[in-house]
Amino acid sequence: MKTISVGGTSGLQAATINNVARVAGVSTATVSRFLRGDQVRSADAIKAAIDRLGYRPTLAARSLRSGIHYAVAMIVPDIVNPYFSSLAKGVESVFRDTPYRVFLCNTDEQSAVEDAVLDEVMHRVDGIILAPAVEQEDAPTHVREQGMPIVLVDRELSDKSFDSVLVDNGGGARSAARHLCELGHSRIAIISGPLSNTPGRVRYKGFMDELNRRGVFPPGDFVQFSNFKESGGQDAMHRLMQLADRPTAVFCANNSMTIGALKTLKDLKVAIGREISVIGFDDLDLGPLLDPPLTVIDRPSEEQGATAARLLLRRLGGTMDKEPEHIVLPTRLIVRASCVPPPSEQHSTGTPS
Amino acid sequence: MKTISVGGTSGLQAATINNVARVAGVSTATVSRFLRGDQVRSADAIKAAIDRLGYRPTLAARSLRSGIHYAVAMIVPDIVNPYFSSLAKGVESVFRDTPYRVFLCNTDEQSAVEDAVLDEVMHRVDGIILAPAVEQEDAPTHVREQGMPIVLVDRELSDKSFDSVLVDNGGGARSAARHLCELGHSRIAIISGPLSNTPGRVRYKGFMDELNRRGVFPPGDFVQFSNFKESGGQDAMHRLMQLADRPTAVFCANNSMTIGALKTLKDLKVAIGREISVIGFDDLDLGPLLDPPLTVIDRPSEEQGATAARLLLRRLGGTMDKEPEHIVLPTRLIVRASCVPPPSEQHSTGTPS
DNA sequence: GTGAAAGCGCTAACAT
DNA sequence: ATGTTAGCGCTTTCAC
Repeated sequence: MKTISVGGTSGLQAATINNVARVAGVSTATVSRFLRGDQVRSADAIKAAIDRLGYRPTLAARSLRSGIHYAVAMIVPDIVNPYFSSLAKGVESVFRDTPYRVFLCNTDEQSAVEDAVLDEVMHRVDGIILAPAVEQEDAPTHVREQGMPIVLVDRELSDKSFDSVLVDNGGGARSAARHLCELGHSRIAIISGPLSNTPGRVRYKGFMDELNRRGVFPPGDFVQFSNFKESGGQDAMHRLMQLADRPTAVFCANNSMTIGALKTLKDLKVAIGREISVIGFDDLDLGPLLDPPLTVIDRPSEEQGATAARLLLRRLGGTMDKEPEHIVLPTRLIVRASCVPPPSEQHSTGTPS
Repeated sequence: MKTISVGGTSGLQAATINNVARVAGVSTATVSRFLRGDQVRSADAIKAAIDRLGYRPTLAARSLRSGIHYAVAMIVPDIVNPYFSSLAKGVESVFRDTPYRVFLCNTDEQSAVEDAVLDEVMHRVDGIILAPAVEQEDAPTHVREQGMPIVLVDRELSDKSFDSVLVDNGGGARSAARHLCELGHSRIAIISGPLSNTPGRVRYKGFMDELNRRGVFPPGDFVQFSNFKESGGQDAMHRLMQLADRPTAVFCANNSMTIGALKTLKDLKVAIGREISVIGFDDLDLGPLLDPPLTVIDRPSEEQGATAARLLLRRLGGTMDKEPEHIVLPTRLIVRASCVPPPSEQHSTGTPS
């Protein structure tokens, strides 16, 4: 009868199912059944024994037997980006009420790290929520072949067999374009993300489509492709401001680039609102505090995380054969004051108020 | 000879140490030794077998044998707060190069959640990095009694037997006070956090001490205690602005309250810089973009996380008996433009430039 | 409804 | 340097 010194009323036995069984005067099988929720005659005695020993099932033993880890991984490119930390919060909050715990994996936007993490974590989790750093198709497919449930977030892959939770990037970008046009702008520029990934591509396309639909066709100079990073936004805005004919309005396709763009504008002492209108994709927590407050397309990131978590939970519940779900959450235009009608000069193509 | 359908060149055996041993023509013990790094004659054969089977040790089995989980938990009050997400990034980056993975646990500032999480997670991790939501002493002590290594971050407890990584809150607050005094302010207010926790108490004390040392004694009205939250900062600043004799400078003791305070100022159309100087504790990522750019006390949050992770790693390496370390990282005054000399009227107590 | 016993994959004696 | 074996704590047949 092995004992262990646990801070209780007295020297207690080690908290194993065996000892619980012994104390309750039944077999381990019965305790196991009780734990699983089966009907058991000696339920009371078992309950008492569990309490007395402070018994908690040993996860490792369970895992070894069952192959279930009661853990999931959330893989994000940059946890410091408010979008991803909100996402993380949503994910975490859903799993808090389940036996699953969440590994946080930060890839620093490096797909090599992502691959390594994916490979490592595959062997110790039951499912993965993945916000891919780069959209290479191979890795996740490879992982899922092993039967690992994956929910894609933020970015999708051509392989539609994964569950995914996206936001309506196209709609958001279109409403940004619409807003600018309706204010009377026609010299409209975009600082776009890379076309190689979903948000970059879809936002670009949505924005341009809506512009074109309204008869606005930005010159090549007005279309700046960048990398979704602050420095990229900074550079792109620089290029825009060096143009002989500057745009009167700029759409920045994500939060980091928006920050960079705003920094450039500040450096160059270009007055937002008066000289140039700016609209960003993703709200900034200090957006309302900027001068002028920033008009943005907002997306429900925390809800997105929670939704992804629920989707994954469904798979973990054993529903591996169900059709993949592709959920798209709506975005929302938040009108503040950084977008105003263009300074009255040449412009007429749009729909002036 | 059980087989499993893994996407390889052919039907492969299950990736267990047993099969590796069989393929290599040795015993499992030898493989185990090889895995541990022991000198082994048949190293090459084993290596080959491992490759061929795509063998990876089953963590659950290892855990069951060894009691090691190769997991740690990072418990934070609010992952969306940039301070904590930076912290998380630092922690994660250190553990990435180790066999340990990091559970992210968000407590939403609720100590009940924290207790529950601590209790749950205790049974499945080897160590904990804890940024306590509230400084109740019981929980962690209780946990550590079980022999669980804990590293405290951001807040300390009276029980000094835990490792901890703090920043020099007192020094930071003092340098804020000094900065304000040196600019010539004497009507100085503080929006303080609760005195019930370390950062709240130490920042308050540091700030007031330095003020007093310089002959500045703010009236009671100028000392607003709040809750470290945005809404709290907002309310506190409201109270300050309702005063007949307003302060000419305000110190906000953390990032969230600073944001709230700035919102109030914006609502009330109080011109920062001209009418009132503001200095915050914690940098804001958009701080430089505000108008005027915000002067702040910055602290190295990512480094703090990394340091905590290294401390924990040391304990995990088996050094449970070593003396606890209490590391204090320096803060840094970042002078931007939100603090300027007071509007020229009554003031003389300070040390005008 | 219950118990006995096998075995998940691994490591650490213990022997050789 | 290597093999044999017991056993970590749990779940699950299989018999009763």
